[in-house]
Formats: sequence, C-alpha cells, structure tokens
Amino acid sequence: MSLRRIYGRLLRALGPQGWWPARSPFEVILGAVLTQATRWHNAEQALARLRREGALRPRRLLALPPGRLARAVRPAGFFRQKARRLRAVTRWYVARYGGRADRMFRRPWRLLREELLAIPGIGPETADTILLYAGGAPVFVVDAYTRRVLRRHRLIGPRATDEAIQQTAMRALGDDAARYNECHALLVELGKRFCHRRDPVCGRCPLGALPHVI
DNA sequence: TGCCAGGCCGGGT
DNA sequence: ACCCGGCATGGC
Repeated sequence: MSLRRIYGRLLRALGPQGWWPARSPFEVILGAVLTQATRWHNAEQALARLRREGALRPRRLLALPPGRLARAVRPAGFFRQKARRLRAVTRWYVARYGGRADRMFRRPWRLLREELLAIPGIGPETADTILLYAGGAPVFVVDAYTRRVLRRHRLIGPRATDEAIQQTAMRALGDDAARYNECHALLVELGKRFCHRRDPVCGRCPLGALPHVI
C-alpha cells in the first residue's frame, strides 16, 4: 500500500486532525521543543504553566529568570535541557526576526532550516515541525511514528535514513504543504492509538491488522 | 510496577 | 558513519 493510499484511508478513518494544536507560531516553536521524546499531554501542561507566567510571547519568555523558566516546563521532562533550548531558540527568533513569524517566513524555508539546525537543541524533526506547522513550509516531518508505521508497512527498508524517508514521503504525496501537515498528523494519531513500540501486530488498526516486523 | 513517550547531544568506536 | 548513555516527568 502506497503512502498516498495510507493517507487516504487514515483521513477517512480518523478525520482531519487540523494540526498543530497551538494558538500562534511561537507556541508551535515552544511545543515542538517541549514534546521532544515526550507525550503531548506533558508538553501541554508545560505550555499551560508558561501561559500563566505570561511567557507565550518571545520577549516575556526571555525576561523570565532561568530557574523560573525551568520550573515552569518541569512537567515536560528533561526540564533543565528544555529550558535552555527554549531560551536558545527564542533568542534567535527575537534577535533575527524580532519575534515575528511573518518576518521569519519571508525567508526561504531551506535557509530557515539551516538556521534552526544551528541552534543547540534543535534537530531535524524539531526544525521541520516548526517550518511546516508554524510557517506552512512544504516539508514532511519524519518522527518516531512515521518511521514505525512506514516500516511496518514495508514502505521503507529497515535501514532507511530519515532523509530517505522524507524524500520518499514527499515524492509520494507531491509538493503540498497542507497534505504533509495532515498526513504527519494522521500518522502520529494512528501511532498513538494503534501502533506502539512493542505491539507485534496492529490490533484494530484502520490500515488493517497486518503482521509486521518489530 | 515498569515501561514508554511526537529528540538531541556528546563521546565513544 | 553509526552506537550509546544521559536527560526527567507523568500516565497506564
């Protein structure tokens, strides 16, 4: 089954996800860091505490004393690292683009990707998430769920690199940011609900319960 | 009760 | 070019 077909089935089975769950581009940036290797539920708690600190705006976040920022993001786990990472990406956002998404996304996304990857704590997935979900850039996001689902359905080989997976997905889906957005969101939703790490078979999976390699 | 979650980094082969 | 341990909380 092609990714295009998987996408169609998921859309029908799960409905449009309407991602990213955030009120502003800056919130997407914060959420992308906070959810690194962490359940969204935990990241959300951290975001709620940042909101109470008034730190959902770039300059307000930078004005927060480091210890206080770390305490606020504690529910997201890895909180000392994540506090530093949030500070780093926010410093960049303010210094380079005045903390404004409209200025940031006036630049070509390939350039932005390089800039993001140069920030400590921002790797490929976090960068691509920001580009796609904060700026609507046509980049497909590869994450743990994407790898697992595509691998279990044999759309990629066991040794495929994330770059290769990304190319494969983008070729299969065409140059369409809205579709990358929905497709990735659907894969995550599918993964969360039906396709966990140690499941030998996808039970009740909308794509069909097929035996797969773990 | 362990096990795991929408990664990234630094140090080791 | 990989592989690994560290980072940490909260839910099932």
